[in-house]
Amino acid sequence: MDAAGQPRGRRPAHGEPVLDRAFRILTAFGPDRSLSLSALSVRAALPKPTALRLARKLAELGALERTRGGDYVIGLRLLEIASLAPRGHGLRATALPYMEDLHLATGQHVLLAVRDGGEAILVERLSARGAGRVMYRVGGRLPLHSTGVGLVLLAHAPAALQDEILGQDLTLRPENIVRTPRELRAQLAGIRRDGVAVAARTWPEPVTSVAAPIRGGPGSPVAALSVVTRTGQVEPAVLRPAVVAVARAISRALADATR
Amino acid sequence: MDAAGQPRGRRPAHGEPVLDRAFRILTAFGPDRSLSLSALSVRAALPKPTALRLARKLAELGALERTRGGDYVIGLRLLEIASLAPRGHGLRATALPYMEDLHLATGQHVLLAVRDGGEAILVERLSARGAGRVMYRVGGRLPLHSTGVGLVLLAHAPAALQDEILGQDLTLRPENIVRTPRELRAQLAGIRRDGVAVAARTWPEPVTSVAAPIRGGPGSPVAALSVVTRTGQVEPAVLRPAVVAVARAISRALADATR
DNA sequence: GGCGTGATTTCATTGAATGGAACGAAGGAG
DNA sequence: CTCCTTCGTTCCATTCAATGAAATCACGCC
Repeated sequence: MDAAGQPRGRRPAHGEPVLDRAFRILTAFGPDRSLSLSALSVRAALPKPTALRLARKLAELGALERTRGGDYVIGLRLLEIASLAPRGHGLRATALPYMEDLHLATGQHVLLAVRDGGEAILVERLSARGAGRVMYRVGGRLPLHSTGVGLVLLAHAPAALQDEILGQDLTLRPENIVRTPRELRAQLAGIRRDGVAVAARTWPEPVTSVAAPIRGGPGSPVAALSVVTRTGQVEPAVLRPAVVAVARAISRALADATR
Repeated sequence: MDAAGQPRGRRPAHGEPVLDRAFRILTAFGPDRSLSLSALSVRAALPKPTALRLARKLAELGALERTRGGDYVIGLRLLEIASLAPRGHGLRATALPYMEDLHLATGQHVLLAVRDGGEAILVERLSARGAGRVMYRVGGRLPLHSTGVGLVLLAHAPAALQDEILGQDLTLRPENIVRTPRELRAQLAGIRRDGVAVAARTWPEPVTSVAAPIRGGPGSPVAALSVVTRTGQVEPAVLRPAVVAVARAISRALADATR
């Protein structure tokens, strides 16, 4: 009965490396942490059979897991691998005890971030109840030009990157506070001089952050530490010595660990 | 000059999916967190050009990064993706504040682990100074049959898995304490009855761990929480109510978060 | 039953992936 | 200085792993 038999597969390989596609699947996850196959294929811009094949393989490798309902979520194996990132959990392992000290002493949020290109990545966050809502989650990205840790990292970043950031839109969203590159440059100079950055936001809640650089040795900082508090709750001048002292303690511990 | 011209590439595709190879590169990292290309090609069992091509692509995607010296390390992008794992950082985000309470109240190590197949993965660890050395690191794997959290997870695991584990070598390394499947089964029954597991080790230091299950709703536990202390420092009976209470608080918070 | 949605399977087609060989650079020994 | 080894990199002919349109299966839902 197989009359003519139109060939099934008409269009073969599309011309894009497999790894790129696989990573598009992994990065398709965002605020919604579980995705159906259809959602995956849409968000990763892949044909459904391709998405299915890749998702299955990733699940087989442990990079993805399937929920009870058949949806896909990021798997534990990725956590296992990612925990070996020197600039991530490596740094975190050294810094965490000191961050806890700071957290306990101030009763406020404590943040640890590193720079990745033109953004910062939040490596660790200790949250305090009743100290305002933090906008960012661990593993998430923060802008360099509007957060305490971001400003510290930007202040010590290569000149080329600073120029690039300064050339972009510096408007503070969503408050719509416009700042000129000149103003920001002056602020960065102040941060380098003082060794501390103070940044305030009014949305979604009025919070103020005091941040200081962490150095892994001579040279530019490897990370930034900050305390975030509801504006008015604690005077920045009070937090400043604590943040600076703990940042230096972590720096010293890092230098010892590397040695 | 091009006399005969032996063809260059003689052996083409080997027959193994690219993703498997790429993952072998990622999982090649272990205690040594930075690897040279040659080391990578050896540890991932890949020809050098293949290892180079894959490593470069992974670096381009941010899964790997290159150090000053040209070596490869796990990149931050993986941390970013892994932080979306519901059973990893998702669970962690809810549990961390309660873990801190427990840490503060007891002054001991606090561990949070989930089961992954026949092993446990350490999702979070709060360390105390002077409370003995913890053998395991965040993201690392723990055996189910010899640790506090492992025993809790094993006690509530599917019967098939229990049988499998019980059929394996139950010798406690490196102490070389032999336990019969019968003994272990009795211990697991006790853990289910009491809602708590107490496990002691003598190496590398004499430590005792008290662990309790965390439930995300009705059904078997999603994680296990434990306090690890130097044996003799704190009586397990004292830790028990604290661990159980905090584990239940986390369970409730998880149920609320999922709702 | 008919219809829509989503997951899965099939399979002819082909370009992405492959790895032996060759090369350049760096370091060490003689 | 030369020889030798080690490591990273480039080259490129070969081919199989990857591909995706179409068909099929599995559920709900009206």
